[in-house]
Amino acid sequence: MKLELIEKLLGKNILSIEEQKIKYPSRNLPEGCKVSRFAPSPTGYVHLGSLYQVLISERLSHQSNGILFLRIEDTDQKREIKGTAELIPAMLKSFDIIFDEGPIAYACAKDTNETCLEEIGKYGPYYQSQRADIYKSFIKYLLENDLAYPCFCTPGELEEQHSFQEKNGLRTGYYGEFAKCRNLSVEEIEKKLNEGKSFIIRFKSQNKFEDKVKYTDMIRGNIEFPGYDIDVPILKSDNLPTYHMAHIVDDTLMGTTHVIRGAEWLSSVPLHLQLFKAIGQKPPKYGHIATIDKLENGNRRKLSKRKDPEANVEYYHEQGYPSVAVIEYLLNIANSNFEDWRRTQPTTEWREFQFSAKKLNNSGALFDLIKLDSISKEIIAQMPAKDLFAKAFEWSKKYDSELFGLMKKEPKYIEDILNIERNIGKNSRKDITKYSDIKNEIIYFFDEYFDLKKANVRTLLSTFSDSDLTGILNDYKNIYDEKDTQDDWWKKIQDLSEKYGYCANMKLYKEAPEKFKGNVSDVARVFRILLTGRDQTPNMYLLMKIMGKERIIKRLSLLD
RNA sequence: GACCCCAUCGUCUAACGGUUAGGACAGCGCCCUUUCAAGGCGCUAACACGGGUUCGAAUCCCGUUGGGGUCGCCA
Repeated sequence: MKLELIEKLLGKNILSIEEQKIKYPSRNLPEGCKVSRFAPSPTGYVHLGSLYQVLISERLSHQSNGILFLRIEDTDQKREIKGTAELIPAMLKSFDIIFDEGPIAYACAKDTNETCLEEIGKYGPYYQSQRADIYKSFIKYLLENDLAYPCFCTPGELEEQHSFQEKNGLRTGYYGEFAKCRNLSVEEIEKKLNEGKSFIIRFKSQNKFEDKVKYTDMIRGNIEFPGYDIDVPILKSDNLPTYHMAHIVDDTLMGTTHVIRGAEWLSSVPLHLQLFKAIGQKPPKYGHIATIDKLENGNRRKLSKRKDPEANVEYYHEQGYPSVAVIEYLLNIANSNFEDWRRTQPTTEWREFQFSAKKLNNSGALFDLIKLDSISKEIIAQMPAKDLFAKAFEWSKKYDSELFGLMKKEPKYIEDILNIERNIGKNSRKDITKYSDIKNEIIYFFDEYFDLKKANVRTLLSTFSDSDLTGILNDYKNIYDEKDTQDDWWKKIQDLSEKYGYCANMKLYKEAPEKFKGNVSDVARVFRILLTGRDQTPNMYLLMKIMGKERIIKRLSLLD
């Protein structure tokens, strides 16, 4: 096609591909460095599947000392939800996914929380809507080389053709005899243009359906498709490119070597390969990952933005999961040997794990909240109390004002509580799955929330006679000593038990329970109930040390 | 409908022609234990089906079934 006509279609002063390539020179990274990207369209929140995808890209690129960049695919202005693109980098940062390039909110200073929407990187703009001229360079090239053409078919006509094809059992799409504008003469094109008709640009496919397209996926291996003979739109009537065009142009100029994307793109591979060939560029390697599914009525389906709150990654923040728990869960789905590694390396950072694209499974995983819980519990159990406190503090600031108030008022007290049976290796307590569980674990330590009723206590401890109960309590108030070791402390409770006819030795008791009023466990329970209002608590000795004698005496005096 | 992908315990998966089909989560049981939470030990539980190929198949091939995806001026 002649330049004059091309300019009528695309406008004047369009740079050539060569000129664009001078502006965006190749990266010249050392051998083996992978360049990957996350390229979401700004249509709302970040999906768990997106996090999974970007995590894999992140590992592949950074593990190879390569580059991970963010690109916003905002070529569909109808679907775009304004303002959501800007949320993406911060949300991913909250999961410790750090981009090297792109419109990155924390660009100014990686280690602060300051936001700054400036772009970093020499391959921008990183918003596709700002790259219209760049795409035109490539479309111009295609038009020049008879690999693209304007199409004046109206949406109505296309719809009609589509239903005709369906009715007659034909493949749907703009191909072969159905590609009506494919062979328009220059005169016809000019005539329609002069009439002011709206048009799009279509790629002129060089394939035949009978052809075989072979390609090797990073994850799925060899795949063979029939030839892709449909003349797809590459430039829409709003002058923005379609995904397909934008993809091949951007990933060419931005030097992407590895594309990780959802399996829904698998069937577009023949098209993309063809487009790369048409512009004379080498395609990147593709890895098509499976979706994260959910079971509904016995069938699998993708985690859905609408129906499933857990599809939104923000959900995990709200619930109080450590973000690293979510990452490790996803890592586990991606490379199931991760958990074996984790067992041998309980405290090493997840990035140290040797990630492998080959181990990615190509069937979809069912999302398993229970497994996430288990991972999360393990991670929280490994945190020093100080760190747990700090994380929970940040969490509560945003999601639980009551807890936040307490943490602010008595940080040391709460940290001590959190430290009960912590840092004792694999035997550490594992009763906190997420930060939101903490309130329940600490609340009874605070007098303002501790509201035990006399009558309730009597009911809970109904096996004790009133005189025994008051006797035990009064005695204990006199003998409790904060300086006691755990053994001393236990000995006192045993002695007290004996004094009131409760067996101090469990074995002995089990042999002949009828000889006693009860056992030491019953007596310990008296203190547990009075001091905590609960039947189940962590280690009472440690708990009491933290409560302090004054508070203990006060609580033990409830029945006075 | 056409094309493509997928198929091992309830779940995530290991196995790369020869294993009593392994692990983790969940479940169950026992032990430990002043209550929990843990921890220790153990148990239940899977190769979708049918044909081949082979001395030998979860593994390779073909088919069936089931599930998923794609077939837009959406990405």
